[in-house]
Amino acid sequence: MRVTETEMTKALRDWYDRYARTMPWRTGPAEKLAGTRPDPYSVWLSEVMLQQTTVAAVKKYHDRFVALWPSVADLAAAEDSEVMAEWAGLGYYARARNLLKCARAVVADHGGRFPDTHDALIALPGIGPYTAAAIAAIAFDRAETVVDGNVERVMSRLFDVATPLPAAKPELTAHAARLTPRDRPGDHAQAVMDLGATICTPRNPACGICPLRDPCLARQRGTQGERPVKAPKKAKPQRRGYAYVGRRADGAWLMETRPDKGLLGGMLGFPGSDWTQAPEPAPPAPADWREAGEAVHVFTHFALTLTVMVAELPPTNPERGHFVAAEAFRPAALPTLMRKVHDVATPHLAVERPGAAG
DNA sequence: TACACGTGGGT
DNA sequence: TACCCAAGTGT
Repeated sequence: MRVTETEMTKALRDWYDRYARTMPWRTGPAEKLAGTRPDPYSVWLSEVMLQQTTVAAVKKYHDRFVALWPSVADLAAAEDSEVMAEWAGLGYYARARNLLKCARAVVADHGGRFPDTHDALIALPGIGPYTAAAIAAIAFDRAETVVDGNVERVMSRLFDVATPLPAAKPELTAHAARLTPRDRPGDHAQAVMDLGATICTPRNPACGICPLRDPCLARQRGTQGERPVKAPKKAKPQRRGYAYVGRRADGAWLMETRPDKGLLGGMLGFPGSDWTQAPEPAPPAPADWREAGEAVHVFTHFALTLTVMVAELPPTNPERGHFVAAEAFRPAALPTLMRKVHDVATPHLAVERPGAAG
């Protein structure tokens, strides 16, 4: 018995109606029944945060952003540094810079309302093919085909596609497009992604309880563990460098706002070397610098070990960076690498906390 | 097309 | 432990 595309789509939708995950940016059953669409601002925020990022990590950040900035106009009016500080720890900081650009473009060019078409959405900063389709489908219920890593995996198994990614992408997109219904395309998009996240997982997929187990070609052929096929990864180079953590007698920290381009762009950090060959660089201020330890961190494409130098600094202006008052300094506003540097340095710094007795 | 771009959790 | 991976985008 052949299972048609329409039947696959229906099986998936029925499954989603029973097992859809609850998310802060999704509407609940009662709102859905009343025909309420999700807030495009909330959907956009979640989709940008979800780019290469787990749902568990995103929930906290999404809710915090919505609480601080309830509308796209509020976000557009925010200080860059505040938004970057709130994004700290989530990674891929270009997303935060583009988030602000996008918010300001929505206010300046679209009257503060998100456009509801794929073409208008993809023209905005930080919105690519996936996110444009996702917002159009989820927020505006347009019949767009959403293709993320989940969809690629589900399609590669459902149709047993042996072509390696990323070359297989057009083929997988075509399969996904044929399954996209005119009715409730937003729910369909989220259904495929939920299926990929909870049933059709990368390892040990739960084929026994999958709504698509009958038509799934990989399941029939036993190849589900080999799908999708991916290009081999490259080895990670090891890099080294230095970071300088200096404090003034009043507790102020010597910090540097990193340039917008490049790694950790736009984020607050400690001055240091570039992370290439790493001869010990000139310190950012003259002082009695001493070694406190090492901070180890692994990025997507290289591993980094920073030698952490510490010193108490004179009140004179530094050659690099600027002082951040102790009261304004929050380790949580730093990218994770810099928070590790901070944690290595702190026990070695003999600066009294402002206001501390003695 | 290929690479730069973060981070934390799972196995 | 070491590797894999997550609702990708920009260049």
